Amino acid sequence: MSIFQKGKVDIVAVAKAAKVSPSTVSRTFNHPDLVSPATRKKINRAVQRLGYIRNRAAQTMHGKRSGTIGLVVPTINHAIFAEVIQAFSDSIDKAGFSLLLASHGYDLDREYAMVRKFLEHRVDGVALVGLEHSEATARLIEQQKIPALAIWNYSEDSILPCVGADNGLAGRLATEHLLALGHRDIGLIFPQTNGNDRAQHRISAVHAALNEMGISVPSEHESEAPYSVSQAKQAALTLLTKHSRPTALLCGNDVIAQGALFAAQSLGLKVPDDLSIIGIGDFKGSADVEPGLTTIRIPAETIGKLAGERFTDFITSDDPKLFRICCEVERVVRGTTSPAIVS
Amino acid sequence: MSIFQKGKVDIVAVAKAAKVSPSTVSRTFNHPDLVSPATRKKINRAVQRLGYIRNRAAQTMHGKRSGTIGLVVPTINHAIFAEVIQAFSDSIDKAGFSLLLASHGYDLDREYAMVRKFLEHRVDGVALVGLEHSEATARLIEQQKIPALAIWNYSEDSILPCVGADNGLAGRLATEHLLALGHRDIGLIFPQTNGNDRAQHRISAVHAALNEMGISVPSEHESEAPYSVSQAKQAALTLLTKHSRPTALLCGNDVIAQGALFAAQSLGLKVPDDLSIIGIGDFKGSADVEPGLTTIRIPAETIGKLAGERFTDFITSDDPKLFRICCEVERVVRGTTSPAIVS
DNA sequence: AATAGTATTGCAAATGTTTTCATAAATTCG
DNA sequence: CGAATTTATGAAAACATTTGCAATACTATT
Repeated sequence: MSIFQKGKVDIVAVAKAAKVSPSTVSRTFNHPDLVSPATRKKINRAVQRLGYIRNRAAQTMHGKRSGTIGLVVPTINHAIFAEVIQAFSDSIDKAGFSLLLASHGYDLDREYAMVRKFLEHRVDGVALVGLEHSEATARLIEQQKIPALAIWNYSEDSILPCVGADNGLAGRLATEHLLALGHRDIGLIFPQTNGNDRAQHRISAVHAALNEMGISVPSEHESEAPYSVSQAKQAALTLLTKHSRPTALLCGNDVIAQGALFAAQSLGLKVPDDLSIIGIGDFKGSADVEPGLTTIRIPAETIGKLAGERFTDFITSDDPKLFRICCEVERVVRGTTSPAIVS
Repeated sequence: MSIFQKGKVDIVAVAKAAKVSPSTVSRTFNHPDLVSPATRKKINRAVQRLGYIRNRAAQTMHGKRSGTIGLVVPTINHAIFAEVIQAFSDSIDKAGFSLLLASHGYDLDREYAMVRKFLEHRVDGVALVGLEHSEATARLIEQQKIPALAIWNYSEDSILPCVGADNGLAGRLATEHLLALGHRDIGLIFPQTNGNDRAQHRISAVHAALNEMGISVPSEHESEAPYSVSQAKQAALTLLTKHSRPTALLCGNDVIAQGALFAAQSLGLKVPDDLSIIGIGDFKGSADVEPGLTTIRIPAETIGKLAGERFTDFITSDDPKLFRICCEVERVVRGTTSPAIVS
């Protein structure tokens, strides 16, 4: 009983209780095969009795891994990333790691600060979203030789290992789908590309694909909205009430597309008859709106899961090999797109 | 230069570079006022030059706080919790803490495992969702004397400090709203209440309120669906295609309500004319669907923010006082409810 | 039965900090 | 100007582990 009051249950308390040396207790945890079954049992009983919990801080000080991985995302509160975080978390948990999570709100200076903070905690690796980061962040990672991973984007020449999708391709596929349906007057709603290379890649690809067809988007049909249903709805509302209306809307992601869909509905427009809408992402819920959202699927869950698996492998390997994984994007045709009416 | 190769930049390397003792370096960080501006400058320059980053693992070993707080949620991938996580994360970040995050998928045994894992990392506190936890978890918290917090639920006699809302009240308000509109034939779609005391409180309150009016829900108008738009849509679809249809649907939360809304729309039912729908939660996006979802607002962001603030105060205080904070729920009337047609 | 080998355990050093105590230097005051 | 403070710094112990090395006990071999 008296042992409990102390609250100081450490490895030597366990050793004392089991009448062995601290070394042996430590070994029972780290190299069970080196200690005889009999003493192991004694020790486990003592551990049980005292409610001992291993101290990873002390372990970490010995150059052992801390067992944590830091993940820095632009924002948590978003279908987009929530799904990746969940999958990543589950995946690294399976490998025995814990997740340190932080968000930076699309501010790359804050991203730097978060990475630094994680470094103080001696994370075994940092995962970042996207391939665009501040000079300082890159230097920090380089200098500290901390395993780092880029999630969400794929690039064949990325410096960091990466697990993601080709956002440019996603943009192109979306465009081609609308073009194939005969749309020539296409409106665009995208977020700011500042500090968001995913959006950047998508929109450049869209413009490229459009250019190839000799189509350019009048500036009044191009609008900016953050990843927020309500704000996107607003943006769509103003875009759709201009004198000339596009026949289709290509949206930076599914959240924006949903906003656009609701805007159209509240204006009494029939989707897809009066207006086609396509998104990018295929978030949870995109299949369920009425009508179902046509979109380019980016497999968030797969990306998160794979990222977790490969990254923990990378970290625990004694000869880590840079890897780059490209997850396929895929066109998902549902109810929000239909052929353009020939005029 | 040669210093960099080593990779071992610790406090004594800094001390050497600045030609002072390690103690002084440590003091520059922890009690800057105790060291002369001149040496402070020298040390900071050395820190800069060597790229030194403090080692919290070593600090933690000294009984200093680890600077981490563990948050265990049922699931991350959910409007419901993503918002709380975001606010909580931002809030504790402001106080200098980092977030360790894990999810258990509504499995209280996994919750226990996660708390244990966090304890190994010597978190300064654990925050859990809800007030219902396994015996083992309660014992662990009690035994290890780790500051713990219950988020999302409020109860005036909770053992743990809590920051949340009165879920029972939310259920009652939703019910009363429908009753006031004249609805007597009310359908219910709720998630399993197993390991989910939020849902449990809500549905009992709903039944209580209904009973007071002498109304009971026929079992064919009561359905179970998880917090998933698509699965809720399915459930609503089958519920709404029975011979007799309720005039209103009361849903366990907004995700379910959205599913129900889409189900109604895909059946060609006019909401709210043919069917009223009310949710609970008021998640991001609930305002933006067409028509806007009537719901009982549970202020997730406020809860997360307040929880973070109060919990970090609690942890850093030298005389922590148990606290219980009840955040107001509020009826938000939008477009999915209207008076029942008098028959 | 002596030797060599193997399995099990303990000792002590090391890990990167913080902090108490002691010491030295600088400042104030009569 | 010397004593009394005050300020600035360093030495060393402490924190909770892990691990290389040494010691012991046991087993197998000849």
